[in-house]
Amino acid sequence: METTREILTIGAFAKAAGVGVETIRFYQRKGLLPEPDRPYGGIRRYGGADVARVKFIKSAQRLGFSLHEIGELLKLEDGRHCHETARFAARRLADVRARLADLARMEAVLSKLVDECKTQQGNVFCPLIAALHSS
Amino acid sequence: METTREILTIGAFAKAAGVGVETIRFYQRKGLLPEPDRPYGGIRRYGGADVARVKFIKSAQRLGFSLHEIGELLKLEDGRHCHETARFAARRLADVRARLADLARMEAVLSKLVDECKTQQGNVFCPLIAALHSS
DNA sequence: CTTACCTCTGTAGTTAAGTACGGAGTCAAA
DNA sequence: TTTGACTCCGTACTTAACTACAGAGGTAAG
Repeated sequence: METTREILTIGAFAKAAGVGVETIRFYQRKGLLPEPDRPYGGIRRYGGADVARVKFIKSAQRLGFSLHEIGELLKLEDGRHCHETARFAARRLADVRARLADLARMEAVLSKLVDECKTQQGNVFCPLIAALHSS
Repeated sequence: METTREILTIGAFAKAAGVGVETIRFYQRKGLLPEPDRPYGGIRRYGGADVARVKFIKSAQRLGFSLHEIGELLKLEDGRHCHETARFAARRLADVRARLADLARMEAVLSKLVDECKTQQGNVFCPLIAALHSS
């Protein structure tokens, strides 16, 4: 993970991170991204670390963390709060596991039913809804 | 799944389904619940089938379906669209599997790191953030 | 029959996570 | 030096899924 110097304008930064310009500003307002200094003139520059940070936010989001939670995580980022970070992560781990179980159940139900439906062509009764009802 | 007759007022219904009264009304407006007839006077009554329906909505929601998608599913509920329902479910199954993979990765990362953090008490470096960055 | 609590409709407010826009200023190329 | 694209800031709009509330009417216990 090499640290490119601050060379990107907000537009290029947003593109590199795979989000819109407005999303960057939104994250800045929310304190998820630091407001960078601007080297005279008014236009801010961003670097590789910023891109990584946004990508981190996005992957954490895909994993079900809210922006608020991601903010908590990022606040601990200086590396000086390992214990605290770990406790936070442990709490989230429980969530993740619960959700994992739910999804696994869902997976089973869906795949079984897609199958049954396929093989029951013409049958008036569709087992999908019934099965979901009992989940 | 026994079909209790329509005896519940909206308050009792909501409580039985584990949601608020306003949520029931909201679902009715959204077409997720049928607006029940009212036996003269104006006060509607609900039964066990309604409770089941709301519980179904809630569990589908926990599994990541949006209310809109749940609506689609419920529209097919008459059992006459098995093929269609199955195709819909198959599409969702792909989603579910992707999310499952994400979560599994997250589970691995988190549990490993919670562990590492625990055993590295006092170390200045916290591996959690670093690892999340590379996920 | 009164009182307290419920239900009715309809409208409005809330939170999360953006997304859009107006009216500036800035910068780099022609 | 002018043009066109980009950036700045602030405010306002959007969508999903509720949640709250006002003001009216129904219902059941005492």
